[in-house]
Parts: sequence; structure tokens; C-alpha cells
Amino acid sequence: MKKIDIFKKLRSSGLRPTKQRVEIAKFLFERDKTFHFTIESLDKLLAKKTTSRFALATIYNTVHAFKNAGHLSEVDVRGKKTYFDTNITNHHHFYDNETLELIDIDASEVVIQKIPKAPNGKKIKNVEVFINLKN
Amino acid sequence: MKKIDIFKKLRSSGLRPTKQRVEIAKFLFERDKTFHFTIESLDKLLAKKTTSRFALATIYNTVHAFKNAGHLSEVDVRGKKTYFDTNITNHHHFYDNETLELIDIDASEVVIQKIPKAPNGKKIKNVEVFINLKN
DNA sequence: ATTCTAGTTTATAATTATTCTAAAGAGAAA
DNA sequence: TTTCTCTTTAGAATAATTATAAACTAGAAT
Repeated sequence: MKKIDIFKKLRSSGLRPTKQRVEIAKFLFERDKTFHFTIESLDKLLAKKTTSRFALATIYNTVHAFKNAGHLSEVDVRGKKTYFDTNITNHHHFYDNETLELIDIDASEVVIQKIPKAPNGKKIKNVEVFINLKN
Repeated sequence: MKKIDIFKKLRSSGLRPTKQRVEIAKFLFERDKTFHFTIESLDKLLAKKTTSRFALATIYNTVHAFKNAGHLSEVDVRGKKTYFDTNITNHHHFYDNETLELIDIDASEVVIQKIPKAPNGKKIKNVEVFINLKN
């Protein structure tokens, strides 16, 4: 991913490309594989990877702006921390309850044959399949 | 559900049947339909329904003891609060993002045709289907 | 280039959900 | 009853997240 794309992601999220934001965006999006993180893990990774210092609030704000703009998705995981995913395509997850790790499942790997119709005046927004793993 | 069953539920959860615990158990299990709640909503409902006073810690402890004993299940919902479900059979959920309400889906209503196999030495513990609703 | 202004970063405080603690209270056994 | 252990309770502690306010920049206007 080129720097120009990073700027696009920032602008489309309503964010001015500041030093911190560019570093966060590059860290999140300039990679081959998608990945999962929590605010805490991202904070630690950024601290290792870069020389800049980041206030937690900045990370929260930036990540949420990306999420609201659709550049990141949020994953439901039992537990206190919120997980984010740079994979924003329609897909599903394994969750390893031992290592607390998320593993992507491509949408094509799951085929649902039957699903109930939405109640009263509601519509189905999306279907998430979450597969818990044990040893 | 008779009182004797309430006592069984408490005993099997490693809890002595004290006044507070009996009231919580009766409120949760002496009903026809299963239902969903958070600690906060349960606290309010108990305050309305009964004359006893309950410390939040007591509700947390009792609910978690029931959960650990398998008399309640925990449901993943995006958001801060933890939802519990008195329906402990294998089933799925609609989640109404407007009203923040959970709606049960019977396991028979969902048929999954294809699912990936678990990675390396892992096994599949369970599969949760979560259907987000919009208006 | 310099200045100006609105948007940002940061440290810290506030908030919210949850868990812990220590003292007072209540079952159960002798 | 009397003791002993388990409970309840109020409030403190913890942890994730959000809000605040002052110091600081990016980008526009000059």
C-alpha cells in the first residue's frame, strides 16, 4: 500500500494526516495479510515499531475513526477488550479460547443453508459465524 | 419450576440457598420463556419485583456461579455490558442494533452446510451464529 | 515564508463495568 | 445456643474507555 492510499484512508475517515495518524495507518494497512488487534496490543506494537510516542487517546480516536469510515471492523469476542480487524470483507472467525487469538475464516468457507427471516419490520444487516475452539 | 428445583440449581452451583440467592434464582428460572439480561437490568428488575435489597456484588457473584455451573449462558454482544441468557440449549441470536435487544433463534432454524475444519491440534467447541438486525 | 485558525495530541481526570475487600450478618452443625 | 464458616454488603480497587483542557501543528490565508 502506497503512502497516497494512506492519505486517502485518513481523509476519507475525516482525519488530517498528522504524524501520529500516518504512522498508525501505515502500521495497520501497509501489510500483506490482514490482522487482528486490540487497542492495547496496537499501542505496544506501535511503541516497539516506531520511535514516536502515542497517547492512548490518540490511538482510540484514530482507530474509531477508521472503524466508522469502514476501514476497520470490530469483532465480537467474549471478554473485556474490543478486537479490531483490518479485514473488512465479509468473513467469519475462529476464536481460540486458550490463546485468545482470532483467526479469519473466508466467507466462502462457510455456507449457510437455512436461516430464519428477520422479525416484524426488521432486516438482516449481516450474519456473523463465530466458531469457538478448544484443545 | 418448583422451589425444589431452585434449591437444586443453587446446590449444583455450589451455592447455599440464602434469601438473596433464592430470590435471584426464582426470578431467573421460574418463568415459562427464557430471557436475556445484563447485570444492570437484572438489578433493576429485582429492585422492582422484590422488596429485598441486593448488593451488586451479590448479583454478579450469583449470576457467575450459575453461569459456571451451566445454568446460564453468556452471549457475545458488541458493547460494554455482558449479556446472559437463561436459555442454555444450543441456539443462536438475532441482535437488534436499534433496541439493543437479543432474540433467540432455535438451533433448528439455522442449518450450516459447510464449515472449515479446526486448525492444527484444535477442536471446535461450538458454533455461534449472530444475526445483526437493522430497520 | 509568516501568520492565523481550526483541528490534534497529550496527560490527566472522569466514567463505566466489573471485581475485590473487610467487616457485619446469617446458615448449619454440635 | 454457640461456634464456625460461608455470605452479604458498602465501598474501594481495577480496567477499559471516553472526556477535558491546555499546549501544539497542519493547512489555509496572507
